[in-house]
Amino acid sequence: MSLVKTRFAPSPTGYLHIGGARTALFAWLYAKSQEGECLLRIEDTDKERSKDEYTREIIESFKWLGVEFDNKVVYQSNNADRYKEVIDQLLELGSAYVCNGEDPETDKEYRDQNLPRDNKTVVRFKMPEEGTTVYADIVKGQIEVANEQLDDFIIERSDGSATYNLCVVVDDIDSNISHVIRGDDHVNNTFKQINVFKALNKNVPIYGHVPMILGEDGKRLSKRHGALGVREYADLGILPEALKNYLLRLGWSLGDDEIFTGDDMKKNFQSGILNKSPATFSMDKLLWFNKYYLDQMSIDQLMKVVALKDFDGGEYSKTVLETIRDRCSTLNEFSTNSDYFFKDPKDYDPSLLTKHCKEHTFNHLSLLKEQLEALEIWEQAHIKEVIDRVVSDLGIGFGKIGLPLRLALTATVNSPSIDLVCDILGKEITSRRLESFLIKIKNLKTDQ
RNA sequence: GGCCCGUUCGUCUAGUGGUUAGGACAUCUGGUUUUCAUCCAGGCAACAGGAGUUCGAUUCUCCUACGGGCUACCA
Repeated sequence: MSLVKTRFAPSPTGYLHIGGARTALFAWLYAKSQEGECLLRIEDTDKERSKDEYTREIIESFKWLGVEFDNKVVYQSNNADRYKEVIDQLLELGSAYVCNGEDPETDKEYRDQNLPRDNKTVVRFKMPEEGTTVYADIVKGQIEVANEQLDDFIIERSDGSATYNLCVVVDDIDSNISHVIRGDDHVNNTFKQINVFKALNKNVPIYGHVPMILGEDGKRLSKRHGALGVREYADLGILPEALKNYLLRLGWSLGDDEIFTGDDMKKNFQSGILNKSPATFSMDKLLWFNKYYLDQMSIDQLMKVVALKDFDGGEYSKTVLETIRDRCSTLNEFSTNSDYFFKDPKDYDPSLLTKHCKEHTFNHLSLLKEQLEALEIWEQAHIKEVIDRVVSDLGIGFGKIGLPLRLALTATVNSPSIDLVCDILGKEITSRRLESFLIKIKNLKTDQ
């Protein structure tokens, strides 16, 4: 049985965006699910637009995602001589010809003229003029086009460099690529490439063209169209396994299943179905996956991925993590939602202050503070008792005092149970924050 | 314009020549909750349109509409 070998071939003219990442994921899974190999090939023949920093970024992004390519990274810029060799060969075979690089129709007159090559001429590939070019696409099914639709495309520029459609074929031959899994923006190139393989008398690989991803506005997702780089999702606090799972489900499915871990993917990829139509990206669903994977983690695992200096692995930080994890669906939210457990609030939102601090709030809170400070055993249940007692003694609703208390301690009105927060914070800190909050709202009152 | 490809709830999708067309996200309504979130229960919601083929089409064929791609000495 021959080895399944695929490749992902980005051009380093920008960061790796999620569309590319998904295409790569499919190419990689296709190979990995059959114990094959997948190569990374950097198509950097466009010297103007290619940048090393993008190459590094792309490699980093895959590392983060957990897509591991086999063998060494191939750089097309290293293969110029080889391309030249193949172009010469094509010329010798009579499958290509030198011409002036005008439009394809007028250039066609040079098909059999054997024009000398110089620094003004280009080389075109001789496309068959009759019949059709057909191939069976793994995802799209049989696709065919009449050869008369196909132009004699340029394979060598006037500066002597080879163009994309030639390089791809040469590299795919040289790396023994068995299956070309790529974006469906390449279907039309496929007809050109197939004919080059044939002219060279080489086996044509099997093709599979995966549909593009559309942005949330339904337009194509691209580097210039708000596509977010893989890196940016990482910065947003998305877990790599969540992004991977989401990207997989965008266009691929296996019955009603949603969750696929790395191993599940490899195991089941072949039995699933790849859709033919483009899919629209949904941040909401990505976040749902993210939350799911976050929920699966133990506290110790969470501690590692959250990776904030406050979460040092100590008992206190474990408790904090445990109490806030439900309200976090990205890594970044662990930071914003835990802030007040580590630092006294500095500023309060003025609109929250005016909303929750009314005429009697100062007195109510002062009373509560006294009662809390008198508490012997600082535990959630006892704290709750005190709050309940004050509420009923005062004959007010819980919100009248609970919300200001929450604001005082956390500077927000969304937090875990306030008695729990008091418990975790400890008596001293609770009392301290209450004290400075009281001063603040006292002044607030005199200002008015 | 030419060529290629596509079209099931708002979104990702399952599925079949005869189904109450299934699931997930979002949304809505309840429940839990001292707030927010989580969680639980339930609801709304789709076969693009038109012709055929057929006893019967969401499913097969054709046309139209719409969407996407390609049409470079970019990749």
